Amino acid sequence: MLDMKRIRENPDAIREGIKARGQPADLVDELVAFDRDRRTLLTEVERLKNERNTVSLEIGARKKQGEDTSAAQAAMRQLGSRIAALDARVRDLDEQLQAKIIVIPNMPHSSAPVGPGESANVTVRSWGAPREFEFEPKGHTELGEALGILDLARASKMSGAGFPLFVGLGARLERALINFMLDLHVREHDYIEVWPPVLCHSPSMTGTGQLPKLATDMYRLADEDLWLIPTAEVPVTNYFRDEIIEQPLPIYLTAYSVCFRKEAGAAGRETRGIIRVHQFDKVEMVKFVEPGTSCDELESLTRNAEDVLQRLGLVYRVRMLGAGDLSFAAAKCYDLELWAPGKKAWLEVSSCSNFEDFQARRAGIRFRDKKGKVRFVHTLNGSGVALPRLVVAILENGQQADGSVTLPPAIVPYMGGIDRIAPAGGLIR
RNA sequence: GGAAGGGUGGCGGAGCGGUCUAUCGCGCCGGUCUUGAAAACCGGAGUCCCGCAAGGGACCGGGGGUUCGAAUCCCUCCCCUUCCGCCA
Repeated sequence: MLDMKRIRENPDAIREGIKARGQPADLVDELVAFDRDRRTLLTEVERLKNERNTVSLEIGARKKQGEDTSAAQAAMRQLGSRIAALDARVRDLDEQLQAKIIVIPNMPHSSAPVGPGESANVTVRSWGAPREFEFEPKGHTELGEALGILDLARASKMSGAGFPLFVGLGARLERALINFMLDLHVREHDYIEVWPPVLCHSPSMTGTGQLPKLATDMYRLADEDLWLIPTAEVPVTNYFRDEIIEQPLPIYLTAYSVCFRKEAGAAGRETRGIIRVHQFDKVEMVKFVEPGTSCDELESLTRNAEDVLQRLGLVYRVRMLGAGDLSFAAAKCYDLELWAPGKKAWLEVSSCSNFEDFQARRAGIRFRDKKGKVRFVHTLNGSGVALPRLVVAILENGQQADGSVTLPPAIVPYMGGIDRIAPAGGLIR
C-alpha cells in the first residue's frame, strides 16, 4: 500500500509508476478527489466534537451546582446526531478510499527497466556452462517415471491433474533438498528457521498483498476465512504484523513450506510434468530491514539463493525484471532461472524481491529508528529455492546414457551416501 | 464441541458514567554524579489522523447501542488462557 500523503503530493509520479507497469492509472485521480473530500469533512466533524466535549464538561459542572441544564442537553443531543451523520460519511469515504488504495500496485524502483510485459527483463549475470551431451537428453517426466521416483498417473488418481507424487528415492531427494537448503541458510547465511502454518486468514493475505488481487489464484476453505498459502512469504512476513519490532534489524527468517496455487490462468501451459503444479515444496527467505539498507539487502538475498544453485553445480542466469513484469507488491525483483537441458528451457526457481515499505504499511510492521521514531520497515523475500523445478534440473542435468541419474555431490550426504539413482523396476526403497 | 475467566500504551498492571489530560511499576531516551559502568537522583516520552502553525480529533480487542458525556453500562463478533470432551 502506498502512503496517501505521497499520492496526494506526487500524483503525476504515481501515475507514471502505474503506467510503467502497463496498467491504467485513472484510480489516482479518484483517490485524490476522495481524499480531499474526506479531509474537508473530517476537519468539520472534529470541530463539532470539540464543541461537544467542551459543553458536556460544562453540563457536568453546572449539574453539580444544581442548575437546570436541559436546554444545553437538548442542543447537544442535536449536535450529536449531526456528528453521527458526518462520522458515517467520513467512514464511508474511508472505506472507499481504502478499497481503492489497496489495489494500487507498488512503484517500480528507479533501477527497474521500463517496458511492457517481459520485454524489458535483462540478464544481469549467469553461472556455469551447459553440459555437452553425447546423447539426446530426456525430459524430467520421462526420466522420473522410468526411474520409479515420480508417479504422475497415480497422483491424478488421488487428486486430479497437476499434483506431484514422489516415491522412494524421489521422495527422499525432496526431503534431502529441503534439509540441505534450510541448513545452508541457517548455518551460513544467518537466517532463523521458522515452521509456519500453511493456512492463513484474510488479514495476513492482505498484509503481504496476495489479497485482494490474487483471490482467484488461491485455494480457500469453504466454511472459514482461511486460505491455503501460495508461498511461505505470507505467514513468515506476517510474523511481525501489527507490531513495533523491538529487536535490532535486520532480521532474517527462513522457512520450508508446501505451497498451493490454482494456476487458473495457466490452463494448457506446462501441463505435463512437475514444472507447473497446484502443490509444491519451497524454502523461502524473508528479511525485515531498515529502509536505507533494502537495496543492498536485495543483492545479498539474491546471492543467498544463488549459493544453493552453485553448490548443486547447476547452470543458471539472473534476470532483473522490467517494470511491466513486476509482481503487484514488488519494487524490484531478480528471477533466478535454471537451465533444463531435456526441456531446453530456462526454469524460474526463485524470485527475489524488495517490497520497500509496501507490505509493511499494509501489515503494520514497524521499528524504532535511532531517534526513537516509529517507522515502517522494508521487507524482502526470495525463494531459496522452489523444489519441483530444482528436481527437474537435477534429473535432466545428471542423466546418463544408461538412464540413471548422477546426483550433485553436495546432496549426497543428505541422501545417506547415495550418489546415483538407477532404474530398478517396481517399488524400491 | 462444552464450561469458566480474560483482552488497557514496548511489557506488567490499576481504573468500573464527568478533575482520565488513562494511576503506578518495569523497560526506554536525555542529564547529574563516576576513570568507565552500575546504583541513586533530576528530566523526557504512547500510537494514528487533520493542520504551515497554534492547536484539534480519534484510539483502552473489533463493530453496534444507551447517554449531554463511555475504558467504565448493554448487545454482538473476534481472539487468548485454564479445565472437560474428541483427536494426530
